[in-house]
Amino acid sequence: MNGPIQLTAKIAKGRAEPAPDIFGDGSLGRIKLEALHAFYEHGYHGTSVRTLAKAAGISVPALYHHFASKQDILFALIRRTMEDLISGTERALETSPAEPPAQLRAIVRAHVLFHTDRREESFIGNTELRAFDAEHRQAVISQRDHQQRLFDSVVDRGCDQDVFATSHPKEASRAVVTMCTAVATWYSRKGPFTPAQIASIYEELSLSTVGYSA
Amino acid sequence: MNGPIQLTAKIAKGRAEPAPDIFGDGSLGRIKLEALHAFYEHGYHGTSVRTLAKAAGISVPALYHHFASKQDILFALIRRTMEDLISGTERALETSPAEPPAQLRAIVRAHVLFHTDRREESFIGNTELRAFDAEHRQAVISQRDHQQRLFDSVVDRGCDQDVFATSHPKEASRAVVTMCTAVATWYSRKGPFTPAQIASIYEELSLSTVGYSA
Amino acid sequence: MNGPIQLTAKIAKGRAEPAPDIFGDGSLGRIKLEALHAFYEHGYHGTSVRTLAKAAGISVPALYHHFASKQDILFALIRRTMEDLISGTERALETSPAEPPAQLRAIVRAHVLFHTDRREESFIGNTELRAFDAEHRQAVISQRDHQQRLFDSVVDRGCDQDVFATSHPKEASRAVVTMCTAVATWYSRKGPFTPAQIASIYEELSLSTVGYSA
Amino acid sequence: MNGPIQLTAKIAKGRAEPAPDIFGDGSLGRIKLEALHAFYEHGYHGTSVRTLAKAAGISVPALYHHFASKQDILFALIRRTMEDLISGTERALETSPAEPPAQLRAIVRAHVLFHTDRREESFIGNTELRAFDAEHRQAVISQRDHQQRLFDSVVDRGCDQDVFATSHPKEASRAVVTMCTAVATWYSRKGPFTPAQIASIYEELSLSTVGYSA
DNA sequence: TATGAATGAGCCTTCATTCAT
DNA sequence: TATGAATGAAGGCTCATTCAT
Repeated sequence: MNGPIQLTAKIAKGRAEPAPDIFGDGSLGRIKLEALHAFYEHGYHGTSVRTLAKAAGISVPALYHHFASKQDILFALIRRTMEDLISGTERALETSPAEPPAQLRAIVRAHVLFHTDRREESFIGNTELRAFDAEHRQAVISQRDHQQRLFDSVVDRGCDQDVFATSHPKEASRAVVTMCTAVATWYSRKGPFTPAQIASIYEELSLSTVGYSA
Repeated sequence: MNGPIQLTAKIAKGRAEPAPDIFGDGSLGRIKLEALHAFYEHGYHGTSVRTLAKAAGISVPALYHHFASKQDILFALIRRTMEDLISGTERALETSPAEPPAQLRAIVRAHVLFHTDRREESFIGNTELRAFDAEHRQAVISQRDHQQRLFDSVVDRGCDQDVFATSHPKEASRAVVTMCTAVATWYSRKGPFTPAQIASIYEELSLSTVGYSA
Repeated sequence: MNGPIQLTAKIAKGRAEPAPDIFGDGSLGRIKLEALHAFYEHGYHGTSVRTLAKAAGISVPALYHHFASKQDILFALIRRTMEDLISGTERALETSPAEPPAQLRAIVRAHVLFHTDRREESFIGNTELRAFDAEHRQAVISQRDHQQRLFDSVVDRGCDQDVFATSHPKEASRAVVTMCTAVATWYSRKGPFTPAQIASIYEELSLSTVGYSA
Repeated sequence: MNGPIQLTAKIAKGRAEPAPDIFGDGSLGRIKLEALHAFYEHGYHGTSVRTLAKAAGISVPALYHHFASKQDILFALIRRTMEDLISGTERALETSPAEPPAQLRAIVRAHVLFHTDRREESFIGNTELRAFDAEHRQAVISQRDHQQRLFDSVVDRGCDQDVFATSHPKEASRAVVTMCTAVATWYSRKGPFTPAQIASIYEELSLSTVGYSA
């Protein structure tokens, strides 16, 4: 439904984003990594391109060699975040038992762990959408909707099968996603819970929210 | 515990904000109202003082006559929002039956209605905290914590009385607050639900989340 | 020769400067006094009218009630300073023996004591002339020339009478005035010399400079 | 004692001032040259960065590419002026006979010629110190003290050798420096004396001031 | 008389972006 | 490939001054 988003070219006026992934682990490149921290800390408009370049240890023109614009960096960052979130959720669905409660547990767990693991990205993805022009904003919203639908279909199936008792499946599903997403706003590595513990708690809370009685 | 926050003077260097409330309903003055829209639309750093002044129909120096700084406007806005949220929640507690389920329904309802009614303020309050210096940020966080504690105490009492079954009262309480707060991010006047309907739905969802079985 | 300078009206567009001398001792009014300190500390352009008003304990419009403009304050200040300097020098001439050495001692003493006593005014008078328009600048320069001529005539008479041996009376006279004026730039109440001691030293130095041998 | 002053880096945050010296004579670059004229004419606070940039024929950001701040321009200007004054004075000492009268003549001559040649710089150096923060002000004052000590030591030696008769060597030395410095405030290319003539006159005046009888 | 409120112009500085080298 | 240098536009804020009350 939401095929690969390919808007970069629109902004980039021809130059792709070839910044090699300098980490072996498949994570963000240096520029995006520093942009992530800076955007999280000071916001998109509160971060200057100079600051970004300095943080990444390169010159400003060098930065523009990798990204066509400041907005392009943000977009690459958020798009990738959403891609990872979605693919993680889909993988959770594929690798868990087919019963709705198990499936809900799986995607809640994935969702929560993603938001403790990558809380900065999550925060940016939810607050800096307005920095985009209409087209890019829509692209991200589509990804977000896609993620929501993954939850919706699980809750819907649970209701169809009468294992979830809520009378408002759509709203319950949204409530579940938002409460899990909000974990990113308060989670701290300092505790009192580990990500795994939080994930377990939210599995229970989510099942309660959709009206599942063990 | 959280006495009236009085930081304005700190920033304002003596000048209060005496702009007469031009609305009969006791709501925001013109400057804060326009600032609200602009901050919501483009973010704090994405909004210039010139833009703000123009939107409010005054000159830039006139704006500085009422507020000591751009940050001061944001602070006045958010502080007031939090004050209203808290006082609304407290009023809900006072005017509802003492049983935890009724109390939870009441504050969820108040919380949700506040966030449909004042979604822009809510959004700003959750995303622009980083624009503050440490002192002002802390002041807002204190208010937010206060609001959270109002929920916590209801949920705690419900658990003590064994009407709420959740094994994680603190987390359930937070989940309830965040799911209700998130309403501000998706609610639309265009439907499909009215604020009152949404409030009713969230009463149910919240009771489910804390493990209450009718 | 230099009659009373009456330029105020030019700037003042009709309003005179009626600020009553609130000190019994004939010194500066509050506004000019604070302006003196501020101009000395931060310069004319480095001092704002707001700052001035606040320092004087009045509102900005009240300040404009007493002075037609910021420049007017500076002018009133400097004009008066020069008037006092000149009248003090003239009084010194009148009350001292007619012989050139005694007369030179007298005016050097008066000049030095003035510049230790009123060092701030002196400094401003020598550095903020450029803040004036041509007319006011010329008015002050005329006063300064007048003061210089008082010295010139004493030195000239001393040379005519062969008690001063310098072959460059004009330059010697100027050197005397400037070295005495410069006292204002380094004199400190903390010592090591009292104003009276400095005056005595400069009497000797001045006599040396014009080639007087006891 | 006064090692090379190296404060620029403090202000400049890393950017040196590499603007090539566009004059063959090793003098000021374009920006500092125009700043010199403007500061002399209207004062530091009376000169805007825009004015400076326009006078130098560049854009405002280009100006900030060479100097970290407006204050930095002033500092670079004054520091260099003092360096040249000091080195000129030291060269005069080295290339003149060792006898105090000859040495005093040499440094007075150098000092006077410097102040006729570079009267604008001299004036600024004496009037705009208050535009600096404490650190930079102290740096300039140290240079000024150094220059004063060069004169002091000559006068002191003259007194020790009984060729200078003044009973106040320190004050005489200061008087000499200030009268020579003041030349910058009245010297005019239009005459009546050439710089060389003035220098000769001040050699005589200075020797008189310290009590030297040919 | 005195002042709260206002303003056009301007302040110093930084923005995102480009280009010659 | 990489960067020193540049720029038009804009940033937040303050200026000297005025006026209605």
